[in-house]
This record gives sequence, structure tokens and C-alpha cells, in this order.
Amino acid sequence: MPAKKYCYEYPHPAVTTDMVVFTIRDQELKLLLIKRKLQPFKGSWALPGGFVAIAEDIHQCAERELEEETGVRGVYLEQLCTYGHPERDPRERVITIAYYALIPSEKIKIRAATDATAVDWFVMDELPELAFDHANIVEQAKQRLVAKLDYSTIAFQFLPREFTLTEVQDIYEIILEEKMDKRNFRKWALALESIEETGEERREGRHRPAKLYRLIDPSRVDIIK
Amino acid sequence: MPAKKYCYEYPHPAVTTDMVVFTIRDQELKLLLIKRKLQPFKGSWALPGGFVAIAEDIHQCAERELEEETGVRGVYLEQLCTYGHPERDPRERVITIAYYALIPSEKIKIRAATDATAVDWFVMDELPELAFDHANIVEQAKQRLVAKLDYSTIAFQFLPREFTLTEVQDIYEIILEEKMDKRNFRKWALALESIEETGEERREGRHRPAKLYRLIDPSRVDIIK
DNA sequence: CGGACTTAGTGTAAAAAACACACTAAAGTT
DNA sequence: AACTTTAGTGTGTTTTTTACACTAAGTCCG
Repeated sequence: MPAKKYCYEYPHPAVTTDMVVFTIRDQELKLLLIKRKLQPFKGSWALPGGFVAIAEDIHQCAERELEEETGVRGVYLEQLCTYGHPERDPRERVITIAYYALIPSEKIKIRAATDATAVDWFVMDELPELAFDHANIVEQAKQRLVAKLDYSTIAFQFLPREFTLTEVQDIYEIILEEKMDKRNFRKWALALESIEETGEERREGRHRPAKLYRLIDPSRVDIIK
Repeated sequence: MPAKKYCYEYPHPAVTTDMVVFTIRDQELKLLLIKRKLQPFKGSWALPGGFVAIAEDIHQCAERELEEETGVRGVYLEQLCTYGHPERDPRERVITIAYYALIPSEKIKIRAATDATAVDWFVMDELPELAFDHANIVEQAKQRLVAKLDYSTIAFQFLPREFTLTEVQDIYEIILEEKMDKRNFRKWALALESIEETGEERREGRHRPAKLYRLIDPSRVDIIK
């Protein structure tokens, strides 16, 4: 039995961060899950996450855990909500600060293969049973993502540095699950003034090449209208 | 020196909830602050809040603290954000889950007088120096409030059970700090389909009486458009 | 080398929503 | 009865959103 050497005058909860990691691959919205090796919920799928170190900022903690699971850094990461129901973890009182992250499709292969039995990408609406209250967290993350598509430029965070307008429209259609009009969509996207032409084109397949665009400020997510 | 009898294998942060409590009084947006009786920041003004009890849900904790400071229950209360910078409290590592609450003007007198040296209402843009990172929390709460005015019916949570359209408009003008056109505002407010006439009128002063309205579902905050 | 195929790219008209704007109504007071 | 004060209402203009179909530029194949 390990020593319990950190002592307080009154009880303290444990604090973790959990990550809802989204990406778009194969024209589907996908989510990163890990298979738990330990009790409780051993063998269940769960959100990646872990305890906040005592001298570590919570945002840094989320970044660290994201990098541990996916190998990526510097992607879009936002605090979602904090969950603190007393019985959400059967071991002890655990309060979790949930974050969600958007990984560009280009970056996702880095880790997906290495640890395949323990980490995998799941299609958003074909998720397995999840441990703890993670199904609830995922649901709220999806809602936040959908809402932000409407009033921010967050969707561009799924894209590589250079992209075509068709790729942007695909992101919207996949997440919102609805077809959009090509001309109206392009008019709208260009009116944002968040992207600019690179001057290059991409040729692929036997058809007219598409102009490439880039974000004017890749790390900025604008709130629109 | 008190006994430190709660022991863990690894260090645990303390967890608090802090409340940003808004109301509208005297045609101004006001905020509830308490004067700290203890170190650190003894004598400074700060957000009301306190430690999460070990078996208490965090939302319940926020409700409890709100009731302790203001005597009100059942008002609009929403989680804002969680703040966890390692040095935000000089004593020990404290992670705080911030909430914000909207108190209808009718309910605020309940406690404001009882404990006047330790608790007071401040005009939003005449705040004193605040303890910890509370100025930052207040700033984000204000931003959230302003944003929600635009896309939800949250403003009605400031109003008593029955109210006039002029009172609704006043709320918007006070928080957004801009005059609005009376006819357009009323058209918009009625189009929400969130309020209905009570059939009563309110007579005050030597002028035409105003129709009274009520929320169709007083506890519901709709997301609009 | 011309025709077929595929995705990229473009404009206009109609409908809906947002905005600007000024007078009448109904009470109380003198 | 006249005056003061706030409540309450409608219309035309501008802006935004939506609906909708063809041409452009490559590749591939016969």
C-alpha cells in the first residue's frame, strides 16, 4: 500500500482534465478514445485525460495530455466545462475540467498507429459505451462545436495550412450534417476576410484544379457577426 | 495548529466556486462583492465563494454560496469557466470554478442591508481593486452576459415575474450601453414568443399605464436565431 | 486530337430581416 | 380643459439571406 503523505486539514477532491479530441477523416467527424488499462471501468473506452499536477496550470495540463495521446502541439484547444458530480468516479471525489481540441486532418496519423490497441479514432455517431460521465461530456462538446461553426471561424482549425474552398465546405457539411449551396457558401466564406488566396492551385484527378487558400492568421479564431 | 487528517498518495489542489452575481438596480448593472475578513487579501473586495464540500456537487455548491450571500434561491445560475493558475492563491493550489448568477431587481434587498460592512453592491464600471484573479473573472462574466443578450432570452432573468416592455428595453440598454429604437425593440421582443400579456396594466405617474407581461416559462432561457 | 467526364468556379433575382423614423393614446395634475 | 408624461403603434428603405444553373479547366480514353 503506497504511503499517503500529502495531508490537509479538510478533504480535497482530485482534479483531472479530460480531452474531447475531434478530427475529420474519411469525410467523417471522429473522436479520439482510449481503452482503460486500470480500474475503474477497466477495458472500457474513455476520453483521454489525467490528473492535474500540483504546480501545473490546467490549460498546460490539457496541452500535455493532448500531446501525450496524439503527439500534436499548438492545435486549437478550449475549455469546455467542469464536471463535479460527487459520484462520477467510484474511487474518490474527482472533479474534471473538460477541454476540447480540433486536430487538422494532416496531423492525425502521428500517433494513431503506434498504440492501436489502447487508442483509436471513432466515428462520432458510432461511439462505444463510455466510462464515467464521458458520454455526457462528448455530447456537450459536440453541441459547442456545432454552435461555434455558426458564429466563429473555428472550422478552419480542422484544415491544413493550405486548403481549397471545397474542403472548407466539406467540414461544414460533415459537422452540421446538411448540404449547403456552393455559391452561397463561397460568397460567405470569402466575406469573412479570414482567408486569402495563396496563388497556387491544386491539381488532383481529371478535372479543373482548385485554388488554394490559407488563413490570414492561422491561430486566430474570429467571432463573426 | 489544526490537525491535517485528510491524506492522499499525491498532492490534491483545493477547489472552490466563486460567484459573479449581477443585478440591475437604479438603472445600473451592479455586482455583489464581499470584503475579505481573512488572509490572504484581508480587507480587499472579492467575489463571494468558498470551498466545495467533499460530497457536494459543484453546481449545488454554487447555489449554496449564492444563497448564503444573498438569501436568494432558484435564480439563473450558469457555470462560467474554471481558473487554475498555480499561483492564483498564495496559500495553496486553489482551482476555482466560476459561476455567474442573475438576480431579479425585486429580490436583491433581502440581504444587502443585513451585513452591509462585509457585502455590498458595486456599479459594474466603478469596481474597487479585487483580490486574486477576480478582476479577470468579472471581465469574462461581463463578456458572456453581453454575448448572451444577443442570442438568448437571458435578460428576462433580471426582471420580476411581471414586467413592462419598457423595463425589458431598459435592461438591454443598460447592459449593452446603447440606446435602442422603441418600435423595433418591441417588435423584436414580441416576436420571440417567450412572453405573453398578463391582461393587467401598471399605473404609475401621470401618464398612460403600461401593459404587463410575463415569461411563458419563467425558468427557461431560450437560445434565439 | 476530339469528345466525355469530373470537379472548380461564377451572378442575379426574390424573399426575408433589419433598420430608420414620428405621431397618437391614455393617464395624472393644475 | 389644457398640459405633461410615458405607452404604444406602422411603413418604407436598406441590408442580408436564400434559391437556383451554367461555364471553365483540367484528365482520360478512344
